[in-house]
Amino acid sequence: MGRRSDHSRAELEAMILAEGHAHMAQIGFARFSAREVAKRVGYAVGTLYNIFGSYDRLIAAINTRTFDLWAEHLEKRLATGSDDRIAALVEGYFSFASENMNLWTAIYDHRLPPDMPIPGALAQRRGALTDIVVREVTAALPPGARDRAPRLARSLVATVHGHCIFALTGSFALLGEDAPLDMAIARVRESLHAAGAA
Amino acid sequence: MGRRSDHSRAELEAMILAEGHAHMAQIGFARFSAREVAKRVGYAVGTLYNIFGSYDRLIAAINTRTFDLWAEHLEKRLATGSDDRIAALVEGYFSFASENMNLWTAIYDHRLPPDMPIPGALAQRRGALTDIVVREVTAALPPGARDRAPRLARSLVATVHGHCIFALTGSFALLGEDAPLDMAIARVRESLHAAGAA
DNA sequence: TTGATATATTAGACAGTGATCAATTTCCGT
DNA sequence: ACGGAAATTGATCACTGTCTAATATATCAA
Repeated sequence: MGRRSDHSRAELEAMILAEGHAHMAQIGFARFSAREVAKRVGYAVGTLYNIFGSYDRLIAAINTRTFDLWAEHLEKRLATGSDDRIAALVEGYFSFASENMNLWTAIYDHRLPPDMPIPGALAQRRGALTDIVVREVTAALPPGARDRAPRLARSLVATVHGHCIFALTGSFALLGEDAPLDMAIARVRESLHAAGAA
Repeated sequence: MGRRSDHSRAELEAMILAEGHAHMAQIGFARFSAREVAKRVGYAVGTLYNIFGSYDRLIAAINTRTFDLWAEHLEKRLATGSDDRIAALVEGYFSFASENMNLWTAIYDHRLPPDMPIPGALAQRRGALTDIVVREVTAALPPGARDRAPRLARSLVATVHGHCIFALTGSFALLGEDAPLDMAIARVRESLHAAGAA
């Protein structure tokens, strides 16, 4: 076979990404299969490799798409007009993760080989999520403390992440914790308060 | 072949666990191979299955051993007589993880199938780590607040965990954070202070 | 229109994986 | 000494990611 031109390169990339994302949502990172995605798209595996270069880059692309959806999810929650934007943020973090468990955990299950850094374009899209948090944390702090917002925001993302992953993978349940979200919000409040927030 | 009695069942289990643990440390969760472990031990794969029952249970056993070492590591750090036991604890969490990256990440990379809960004996050994933290948090709180220690301790473990995993997998580096340990300690201090600690 | 070149696409092969099973060998109690 | 039970094995199955050689198609020059 040769160039079929049933689909342009861009179309193919979009199809593979869409099917790959759906497959990841269905089956999860551990059982994800590039061959299965190829089958669903109707092309041979080699075509995936031709377009994405490697398994790792395909997964990285899929996960970056998940970041996009996640950021979108957060903005929607914030837009509902809650008076407590920080709580809405933490709740949005948790709800996206639990509503899209396979997709969300895949983000952290996947590790690129140490010699292969994530492509800049993907890294930038992923950064959008942190940007949202930085923006909200900045707004929550008093004017004099706002220069500390970026570092604090990143740290609070880590705090919430820890609670979220323990909640989803059962660590908390095993330890008898039944309200991980409340705990996460409490920790975030304490740190914001220590930084001068009301 | 049949019963070789080169080794007793207990000896075999110990050998497989030792080699499995070493292999995990070397190669990491993603490339771990039960067959490779079998080869190193000098038995067929079936023997591993005979003893551990499934791949998942072998991994669970290996990871539980890592928990044992981790708890031991924490106690050692605490025993050095630092005046700031909380900082020593967080530092011990981080240093074990970074000195045993493959082993440590394997703990969180592995997920048992939802229908198969972790065996009680293993869960108990894993709990020892949390017990240490609960003990130290209790000691750090004023007498009147000590009943809140267990929940707070679990939550602080999650906080530190989030920082640790972001540090090790490069999320923090990507966002420009260069002192994740300091951040983690700061967050923990804030929460302890909010709970009434000095 | 033809022919040559470059590219896309594929099937197939390779070296692995976890899982399972029947066959075999050894052990243990009688 | 013997029979039943348990352990160990090699073989097999259905997969996986990765790579390569062959081939079919498109593109462009003459």
